[in-house]
Amino acid sequence: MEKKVRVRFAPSPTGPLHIGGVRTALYNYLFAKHYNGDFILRIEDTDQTRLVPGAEEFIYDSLKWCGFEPDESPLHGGPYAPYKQSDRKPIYKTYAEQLLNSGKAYYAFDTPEELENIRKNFEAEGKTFIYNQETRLNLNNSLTLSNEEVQKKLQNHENYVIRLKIDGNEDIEFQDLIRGDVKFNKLQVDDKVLLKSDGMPTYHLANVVDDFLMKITHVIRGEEWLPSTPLHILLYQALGWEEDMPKFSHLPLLLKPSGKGKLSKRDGDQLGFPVFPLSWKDPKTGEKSSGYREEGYLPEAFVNFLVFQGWNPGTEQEIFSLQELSKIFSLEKVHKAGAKFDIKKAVWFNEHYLRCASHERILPLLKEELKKTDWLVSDENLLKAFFLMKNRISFHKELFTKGKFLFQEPDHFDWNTIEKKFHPNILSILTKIHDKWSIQNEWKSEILEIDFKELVENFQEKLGNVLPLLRNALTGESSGPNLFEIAVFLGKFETIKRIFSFIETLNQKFTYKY
RNA sequence: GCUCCGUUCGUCUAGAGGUUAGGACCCAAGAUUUUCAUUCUUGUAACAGGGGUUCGAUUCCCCUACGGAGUACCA
Repeated sequence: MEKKVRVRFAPSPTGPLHIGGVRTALYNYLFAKHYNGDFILRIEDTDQTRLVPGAEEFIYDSLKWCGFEPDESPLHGGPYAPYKQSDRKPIYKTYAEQLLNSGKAYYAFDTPEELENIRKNFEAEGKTFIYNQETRLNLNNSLTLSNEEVQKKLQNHENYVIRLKIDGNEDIEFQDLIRGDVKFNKLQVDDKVLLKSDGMPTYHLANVVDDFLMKITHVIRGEEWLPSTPLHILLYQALGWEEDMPKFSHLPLLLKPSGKGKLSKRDGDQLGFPVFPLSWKDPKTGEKSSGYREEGYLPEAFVNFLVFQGWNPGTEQEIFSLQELSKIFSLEKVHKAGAKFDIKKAVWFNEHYLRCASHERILPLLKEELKKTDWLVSDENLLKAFFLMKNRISFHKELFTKGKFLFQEPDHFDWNTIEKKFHPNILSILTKIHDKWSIQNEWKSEILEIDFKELVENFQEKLGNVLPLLRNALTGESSGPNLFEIAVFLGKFETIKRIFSFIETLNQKFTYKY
């Protein structure tokens, strides 16, 4: 029987989860769901010095917003709990000792400063220092020290790390589900630190141990891990878990729009688009970064956009729900090369989802935005306003900026256009329409349109000369949604009021000229 | 430097020896629209370069160039 597919997303809470991480989570989620498998969230907080308060929360909130609920996580629990590596500390030590006892690992007492010095010296000679079978015999470790010396150091509580002992010069080959055959030579793999001097494991040990214990079948992670995969394989072998080794897949990176380097946290708002799913305030510096959610992206648009950065279905369909994606997602369709990030497509996706949004979908979001204003608008009117504006906005919150005139009298006019079109005749037409509409009891857009067109015809004016003025009266703009529908939305009282005050304004501005 | 990975329109990508190299975004033009937007139609635009292999290479191999990643007691 095939093993049940189990994948994990294993971020470390050293800062806000960024968009590349979200995509990794997305691909993991889709892969798991495609095979009816489990999607596990594991928090990799083994570097106690880099923990950032709030970062872990941020991960939960981000996944939730995107709609990738983990089957198991520190929050959800699960059969292999705990899911936070700092809570698993003793486990790693056991396995590190197992390796020590079987001669597959050794103690090393070199201090970070000593190693740094050696690295510098090597660099000065144009060489790279690697702590491996070629150099370790000149260093301070249990392979070079006598047993008594080692015991003494341990008893004195001298700082030590445990390193994996790698011997031989064979190639380590493996099948990457995205990249195909990949091989590295053992000589290039260094005797990596497994257990740090603070007793915490490094990523490599913790990762392998947890993936094994949590019965992970597929490791889907960023390309930055490709070079350390041979080390992980060696670790599986050293621990005797080769049979249960997961399959590896390395995702292409998300690159800066310039293509120079991977999209990083620092790019943030400098480039004019968010790199985080949610907004984030740095607890140390207080620096704020924008998020897709706060910018007004709908999560379904964000996810749909993101899935295409490095993957495609092989068909020409582009609009997919998360559920549809999980049906058709496959790792073979993941591109190998990094994708330069282009926000324009994301905006397009948002516009698309906005235009298709149902009342139920959009109303809560609109109400949330409405709270930021001091306008009182009924749900019904909010929706009416949205449907009036939705074809000309990219984000729902723009309803309250680009469609401001729907909720309050215009606070500005497009004088450029007004001055071009203005003519005393037009003032008369505006006055007439004001009078006519004042006694119009059937307040429907078709009727209002007929009223207006008749008047314009009587004056032998062109529609295009008068309409922009009337539009300015109602909206302060020279273009926008159907004007008569706007009038209906505003209601008779408000419409007439705005026309009246616009006539006053025009009178004040132009009387001296004529 | 060394190791590994990669390279199709400006961008995201389809393509898995024989295609007028397809789609989407962007941009431009036209139609519709009182305007703007939407929608529809059309257009511009790509196989990094050089060698092989082959009757035939975007597709397979090699080299070069370019790009990326890794090279920590960080993940």
